[in-house]
Amino acid sequence: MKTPKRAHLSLADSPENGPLTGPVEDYLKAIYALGRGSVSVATNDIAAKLDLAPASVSGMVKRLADQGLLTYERYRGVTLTSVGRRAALRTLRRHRVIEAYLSGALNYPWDRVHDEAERLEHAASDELVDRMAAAIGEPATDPHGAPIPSREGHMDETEYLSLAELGAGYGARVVRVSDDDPEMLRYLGELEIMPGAEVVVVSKAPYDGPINLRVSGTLLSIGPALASQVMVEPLADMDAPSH
Amino acid sequence: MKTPKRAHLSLADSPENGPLTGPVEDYLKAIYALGRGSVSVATNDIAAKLDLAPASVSGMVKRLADQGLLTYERYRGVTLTSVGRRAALRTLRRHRVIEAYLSGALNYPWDRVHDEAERLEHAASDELVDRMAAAIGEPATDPHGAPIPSREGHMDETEYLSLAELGAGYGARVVRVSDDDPEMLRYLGELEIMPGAEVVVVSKAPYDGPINLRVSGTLLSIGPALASQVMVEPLADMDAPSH
DNA sequence: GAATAAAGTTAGGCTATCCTAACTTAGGAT
DNA sequence: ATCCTAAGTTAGGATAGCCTAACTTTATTC
Repeated sequence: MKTPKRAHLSLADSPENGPLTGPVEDYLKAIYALGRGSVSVATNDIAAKLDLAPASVSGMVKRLADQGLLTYERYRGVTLTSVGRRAALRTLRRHRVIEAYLSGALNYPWDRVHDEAERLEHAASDELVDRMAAAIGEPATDPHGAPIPSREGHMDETEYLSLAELGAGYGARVVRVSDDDPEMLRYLGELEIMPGAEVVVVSKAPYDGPINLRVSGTLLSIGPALASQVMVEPLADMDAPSH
Repeated sequence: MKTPKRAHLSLADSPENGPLTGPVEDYLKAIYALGRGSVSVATNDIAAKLDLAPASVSGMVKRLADQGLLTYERYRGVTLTSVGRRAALRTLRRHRVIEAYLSGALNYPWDRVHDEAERLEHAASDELVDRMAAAIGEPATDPHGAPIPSREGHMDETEYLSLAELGAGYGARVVRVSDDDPEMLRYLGELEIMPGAEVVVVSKAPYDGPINLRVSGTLLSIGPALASQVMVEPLADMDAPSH
């Protein structure tokens, strides 16, 4: 009589205690984003991320702890349990699949998929999300380059360098850009700085000055604040400093 | 200085007072469905339709009246205002476009589109709904044959005969079936009784007995309860009684 | 036209989520 | 070690929806 072990447990069967509400999913998603899943997260940071009063967060995390979604120690922050992490990844998967679908199947511009997905992620069934993913060929990332968790709850957590950290003279491929500022996305789009693009850092002005880039043949210059929102993968030397 | 009159006012610009909540949209939709838009509707009927306690409805309709979405006279029922009607039609459009899209673009079986749409209709933006409609060629009806309100708020309100009312010997084309019972839809699907199908009433047993039909060559028999859920358009005599 | 059943309402409560204002704790600087 | 600030908490309150139980109105029936 061995304890039955599930071979594959899908993200879909997380909610033992009924489905989670929209706000709860938002909290878990925010906590996951802030703590990369296992680090302890400050309640004030959650409040800032969700644009709520800190007091509201104190109240909510208590309830989430009671539901077993996270552990909470007063004045010490919050950590997701494995149940909470699964729920967060499930929401993340929905969000990113929806973004990818809107972009890939319905021609949504990449600066508008985020807000739409933000609402749909709480309403779409697992079946719908799976059908969407299948319809666009099970993409590995969303339109901003963020990895889509698998149905089983795995997600590539590779950390990348930001464009701001890349040394002058180095070439890199853009893998991901931050997705929550439509204005910025539109600007990056104009500059053709998007996942897959190759960039070369031509030079960097000191004291947080502008960074000069070459993107698909064009020279342009961006500030370090923007550059830090662009994650890149350095290219094997092909364009490394020449002396 | 003439008062500016909007030539086309789209369903999209109804919510003057911010977007409506999910429950509010559900109430308006239910009231519209029960009152065909202008007739007075009993609060208990709303309660039954939404599966709520009658007392809850009394409370809610008061708030909806305050918001100008309907008029309410105690003990006398409720009537949508034009603002309320527009909001209801907007939700109806969303619901039916989503159903049509799920069926047409994502291969959803017709017995499962309703529940999914029921949740998505509150979360989808107008832009999304319009893109979905465009993607499947601006269909006039949802998968169950229900007419889709136009972006401007017009909807075909033709009333049809039900299959139960059709006399023996008459032929008809199915235009629409009731959409909220998945079980029933699956059964109707098996029988190939779906919008577009041609049926002939071969005979009807008296005292609410079974109705014998010919559908695409096959003979079958259904009860009057089921037949009353199938709306048809009689065909020009081609199969009328022969004597 | 009075009795009653059916329909509908009010009263009082509950939960989830949010807020502001006032208080407490933790942790670094003196 | 003490003090202060930033971080975080509790207290108290609001709103939207929902419920049950008890009451009132309308409409029907004799």
